[in-house]
Amino acid sequence: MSYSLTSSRNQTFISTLREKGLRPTKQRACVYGVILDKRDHPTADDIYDRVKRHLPGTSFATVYNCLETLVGCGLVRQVNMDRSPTRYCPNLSPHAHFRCIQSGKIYDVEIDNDTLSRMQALVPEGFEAENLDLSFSGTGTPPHD
Amino acid sequence: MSYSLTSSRNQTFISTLREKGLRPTKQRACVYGVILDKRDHPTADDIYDRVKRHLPGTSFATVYNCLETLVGCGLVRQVNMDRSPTRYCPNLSPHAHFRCIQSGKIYDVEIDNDTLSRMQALVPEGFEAENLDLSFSGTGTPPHD
DNA sequence: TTCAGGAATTAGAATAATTCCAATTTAGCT
DNA sequence: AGCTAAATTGGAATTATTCTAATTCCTGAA
Repeated sequence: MSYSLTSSRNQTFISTLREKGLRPTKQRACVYGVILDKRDHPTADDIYDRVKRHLPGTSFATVYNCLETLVGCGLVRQVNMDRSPTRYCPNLSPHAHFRCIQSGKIYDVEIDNDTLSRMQALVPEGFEAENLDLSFSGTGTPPHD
Repeated sequence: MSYSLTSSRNQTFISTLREKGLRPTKQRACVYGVILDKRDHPTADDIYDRVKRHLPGTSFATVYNCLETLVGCGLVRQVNMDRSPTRYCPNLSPHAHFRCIQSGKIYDVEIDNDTLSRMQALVPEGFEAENLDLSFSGTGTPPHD
């Protein structure tokens, strides 16, 4: 019983891949789906476990391949904090990450446009930034936890 | 012929370690020294090579141990960008990093106090950030290169 | 100054995340 | 249906880093 994306997700998924001349395979759809379903910054390992429940034959290599493809298309974002395993995030708006040292959990932190443009302005003359990453680590839990 | 720190560096080095009840060994001094001598964001590997020239018997484990100690004391900073090997930086002032995708070089980018406090203000209620990391990647070379 | 005991270092094995590889399967076109 | 390039697969390989157990080195007390 293979994974199905909701039709709106499926539209985005298919058209984004097609634009780049890539094939919307069931493995890619599934990887994309499990990240969107549970917006919890999973690792490749977590994603592998979830994907296996839908497509048992899936290999680790495929999960990594799919993730690379999805990141390349801009459908998901990569989150690297220190040396810990890469995590994946479906929130595409400009945001920072906060990692709780105690629980290991990662939270999205909104960045307002003003602060964002100030940060971008730090980049010196002659450099062109394609990417900006802001992350915090410390302690704390949100009220709704 | 073991490595010698200049006397001002040596003072900082010895007193910082002593404050934490740690021993200022020749390996630690050497690791600290080679990072300060060539402020180029070396990896543990680079540092290992340089340290070996002064103290040929040094092992990899020692380099890692020393780096951990120095980072723990606040004498050097760790720089992690994406999944690439950890780099070490003797610049202790608040600053961001820019990595050139083409050359792989890392440059320090100053952060003014105003922008710094704005970034800190992003951290939501209930969270306490101990660390802030800002990094950019893209293309460009500074004029003096 | 010597000696005990903890701290630091060492070589090499182990681990963890990720990437590579060569063989097979699949999707999309004709 | 059949062709071809793209995607997937399992397993081996790689890379950075950490662990381990044995040895060596400081440092402070006697």
